[in-house]
Amino acid sequence: MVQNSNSSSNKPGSARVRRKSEARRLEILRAAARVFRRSGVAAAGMRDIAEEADLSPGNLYYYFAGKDELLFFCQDQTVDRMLEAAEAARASTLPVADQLRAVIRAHLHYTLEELEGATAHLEIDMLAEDLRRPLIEKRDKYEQAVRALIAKGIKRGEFAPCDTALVARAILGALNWASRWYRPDGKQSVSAIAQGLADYLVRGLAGPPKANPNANTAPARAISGGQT
Amino acid sequence: MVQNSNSSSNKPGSARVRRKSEARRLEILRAAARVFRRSGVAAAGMRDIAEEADLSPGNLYYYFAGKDELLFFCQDQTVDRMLEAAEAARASTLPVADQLRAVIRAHLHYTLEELEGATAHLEIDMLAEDLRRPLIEKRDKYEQAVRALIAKGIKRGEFAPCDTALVARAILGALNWASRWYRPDGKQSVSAIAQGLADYLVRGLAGPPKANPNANTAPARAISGGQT
Amino acid sequence: MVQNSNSSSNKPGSARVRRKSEARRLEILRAAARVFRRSGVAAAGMRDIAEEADLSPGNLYYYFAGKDELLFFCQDQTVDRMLEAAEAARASTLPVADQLRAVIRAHLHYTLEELEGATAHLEIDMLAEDLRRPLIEKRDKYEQAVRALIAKGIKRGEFAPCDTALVARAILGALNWASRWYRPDGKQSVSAIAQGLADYLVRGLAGPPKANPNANTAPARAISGGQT
Amino acid sequence: MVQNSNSSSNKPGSARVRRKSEARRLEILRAAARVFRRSGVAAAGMRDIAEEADLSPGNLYYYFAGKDELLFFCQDQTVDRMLEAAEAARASTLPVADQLRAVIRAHLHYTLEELEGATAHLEIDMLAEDLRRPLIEKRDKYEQAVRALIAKGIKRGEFAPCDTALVARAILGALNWASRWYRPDGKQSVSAIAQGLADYLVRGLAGPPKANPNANTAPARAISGGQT
DNA sequence: TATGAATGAGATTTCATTCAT
DNA sequence: TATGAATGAAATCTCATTCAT
Repeated sequence: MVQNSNSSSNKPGSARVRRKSEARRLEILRAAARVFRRSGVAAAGMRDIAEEADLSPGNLYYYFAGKDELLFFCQDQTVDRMLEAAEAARASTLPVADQLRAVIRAHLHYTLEELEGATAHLEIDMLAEDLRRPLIEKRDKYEQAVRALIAKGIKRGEFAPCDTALVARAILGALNWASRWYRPDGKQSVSAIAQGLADYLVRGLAGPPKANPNANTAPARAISGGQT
Repeated sequence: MVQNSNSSSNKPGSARVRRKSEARRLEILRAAARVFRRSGVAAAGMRDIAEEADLSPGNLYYYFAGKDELLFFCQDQTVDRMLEAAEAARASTLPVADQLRAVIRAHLHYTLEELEGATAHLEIDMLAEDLRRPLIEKRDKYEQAVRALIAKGIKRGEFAPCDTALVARAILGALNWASRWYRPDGKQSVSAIAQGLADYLVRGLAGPPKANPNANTAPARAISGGQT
Repeated sequence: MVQNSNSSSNKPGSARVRRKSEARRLEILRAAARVFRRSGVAAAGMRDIAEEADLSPGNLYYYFAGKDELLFFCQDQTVDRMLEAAEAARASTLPVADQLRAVIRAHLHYTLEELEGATAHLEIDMLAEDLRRPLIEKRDKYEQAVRALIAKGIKRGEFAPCDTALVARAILGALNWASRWYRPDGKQSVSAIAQGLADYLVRGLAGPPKANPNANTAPARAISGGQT
Repeated sequence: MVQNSNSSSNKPGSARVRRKSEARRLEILRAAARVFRRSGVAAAGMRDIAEEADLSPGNLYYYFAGKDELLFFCQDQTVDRMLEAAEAARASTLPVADQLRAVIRAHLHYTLEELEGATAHLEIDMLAEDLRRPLIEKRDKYEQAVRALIAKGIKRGEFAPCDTALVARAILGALNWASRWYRPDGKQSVSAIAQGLADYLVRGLAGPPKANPNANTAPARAISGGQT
């Protein structure tokens, strides 16, 4: 009389199966991120991604709703990781310079390394409003965190006064641009690059506090049009 | 009115026509650059450019062979100007820090300002090999010039030793990224931005000459895969 | 438990299995009909049908050869029932008006009610020739039966003379269109609707026998291009 | 010195050109309507429409934004014409039976004849919300107009009491279904068909006022889910 | 029997480019 | 020189169907 065999094993998502499927999704995200990094988001075609992930173009849509969703997940994961790193830095008790160095290292790690979803981030313009908005918010939050870090360093006297908004953007630009020239088979490891950039970018903040008439240390305000 | 009134004075060869034609080409280049900057190269359509230049899509092809050529001229002009600026700096007798500041200011000026051909530059990947190669060469030459400037500063004792390749790329990244967040109707003028970025980016080079074991001051070599 | 316990009792040939399988087929047909009715044949996807029938898309193909076959069985059952109803009416001894009312009621019942296979019927165009032809034949036969009923009423003097082909199509159109506006959760029951439509549609046939010069009471001929 | 040659003749729409383009749009609408009628809206492909209109698929998009827009214009024109006919009938001083006959004739004329945009109308479900809503409103308005006509006939004693909503739907169903069986090369002209249907459908309303317990002559209310 | 995954054909749509005038 | 119109290739996406297990 066991007619209704709803014994939880014939629904499309038993535990083992869902795990396998989830693994495939991550593989695909990694592949997509590789293609995005390699060709740029706009030039990356679904065909390219499918080929990189070793499946047919149509089959991509079994796992993701479309290019938008693929790009969104890539970006979202990356920004989430960066936000975590920024928060961890903020909570630490090290000198602010070290906090900032940690954020820089994390940024490059997440941007350049072969993690699932890691994209030369923030090519967001092609996304539909629904998906773009939350990413922009997170991105702005991250930029604010970097600005706050710089402001904290100034307040503590570790850094010289400066236009925190401008400098934060300079730092983020230097970091984001790295994905344009970095080659995985190059001479320098990501760690070495991170070390070098952190040294240079932090050194520009420190030094003997010298009066700067243009300095703007006002509390950071979100500038939504900005691009990290 | 009676100038050059030969039989066929409006064939593409006559002097006046050539002059008018050349002027129209520049207008179109300016329009194209605006669209490239506004939407990104990949998202910019020939229709958009035609509309911005106030002519029909078909007519664009009378002046330019295609999108590639338009993009090429935009980029080429920009890089030429930057190379000039770099050369002028090199030839100057000012302190190296000032030379570098001048290059930075010129870079932002040519990148952000409303000049014909100025594009949020270096979206070169979509170009065919023929057109891409010379641009890459010029771009590398420019990057080398910046590295050489830094190396000169180090040799003269003005700058602390550092990995010149890495730092040059950091600087260029910070500058190029500016076209992503700069808004013509924003609060800061291009000059103010240039001033602020130059201050920060040069300050990271100077400072008390401190021994840096990782420093790499080997003579600059072109790395063709790199992207300025 | 020990019924038919031969060696291989779950091979598709055993009696019990065949019975179970047949039941499953009917469930699926009902589900398919629901989806066809709800979304229209063209918009109904195999995935939708599978979900409605609570099995996987792939498994549908164990029971049916494809969408064509599903649609064919739905339509075929419905038309068969209607033909039966038309035959039963013809064989009855009631007044022709009542015979026609019975056919109308049956038509709506089979079209709107939750019977297996009942589809907002006659979206046949997408079927392959092999399957379409027999359906068209049955459909034409049904249309002929309705025309014959009207003609009988005229011959007996119950109905006024009229163009039987045209009127039959008007009646069938009014009935078939009902599946477009009928909502199962609406105010009127199918029976009430059937009653109301039967009243109206039959009343248009009866009335004082008035001479109609355009009347066409020629023996009904099948018009194969017609759609009931 | 006539530099700014904005003499209104080089903009994409000079009078002559716009007229030519507009003519092409109408041709395409007619072609689309033919295909919609022939194959049903869902089965009609842009390829089919393009072929019928004798241009390449891509070129369709020079004239219309997509399938939705094509369908919308077809439907919209048709419903507009029908609404006009209904209004004209309402305003007339003829007997209500004649008013209704005029509406019926117009309906068939606009549905079956080779007018630009005339579609076997009201396959609206595939349209996006933006375009669907206004059509549904117009459609409901038309249905209300027919119901009002019937109610007026009842009030004046011309028609027997009946469920106006149900009867209006029966009439519209009979009319709409005609596009399924009508063949332009058939024996009967559209006028003849219209005459025959009008006769039958109106005759069912008239007759000696006979008490009908189910009668519903309440003022017509819009039933938005309904489908004319 | 049943499933998740895969596929290939085809649909709509976009767009740089060309053509006739 | 300039235009509206046309085209063909490619992009994204859908979906009935099949396959391995």
